[in-house]
Amino acid sequence: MIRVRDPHPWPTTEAEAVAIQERLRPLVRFDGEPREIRTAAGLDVAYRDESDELVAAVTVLDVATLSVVDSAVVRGKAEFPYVPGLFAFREAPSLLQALAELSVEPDVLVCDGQGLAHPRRFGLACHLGVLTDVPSIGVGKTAMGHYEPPGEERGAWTPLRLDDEVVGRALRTQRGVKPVFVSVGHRFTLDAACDLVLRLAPKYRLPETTRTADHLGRSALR
DNA sequence: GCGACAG
DNA sequence: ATCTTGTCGC
Repeated sequence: MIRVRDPHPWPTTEAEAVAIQERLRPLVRFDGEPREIRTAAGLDVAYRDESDELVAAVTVLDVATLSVVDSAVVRGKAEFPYVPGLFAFREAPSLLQALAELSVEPDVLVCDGQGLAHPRRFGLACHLGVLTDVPSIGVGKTAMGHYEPPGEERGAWTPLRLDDEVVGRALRTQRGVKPVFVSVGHRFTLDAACDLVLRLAPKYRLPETTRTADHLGRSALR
């Protein structure tokens, strides 16, 4: 099962949160996962009203069949206000609880947000990856950085740049739809991350991992 | 000073 | 994130 390796005290101020990110950032590992990726977890959080009550949902999919083999739902509250760049401090506590409830340990965490494509190179995917030591990637719906539009065909991509540095890719998962923004979280390569996202998104813009987690969270909110 | 800013 | 009708496409 998944264990949280380095439970740090949760910050109260933005300055504390930034300090935690800078302390944990060196722990990110960039080597790829040598094992075959058979299962992938989707993580998502649904909110009631503008914020406050939330539901963290995790689904584990068999990558070959895209069927859900495990899931967990945790009701909680936002532990931090929404601040771009400090997103993990809002959602990570409930997501970590949900991950701890899984009976199947996934081979990778597919996070709804960024990994290295982050002002301090430590987005939600990096944070969850380092805390659990489970390989992770970030798949965002909005870019943090600049990119040229990739070709229209499925699988086309362009580099995503932030501060004159390549931090991820804009990846077209379906023709005629806006690309998704893929970045590495922990113990995963960018090439493998994009391959995985394309396998997880055969029909829709977003990977099935995030879609199933999103559906699960929304239904639990009612 | 003004705009931008993961979910 | 969430509030929301109709509409286009498979």
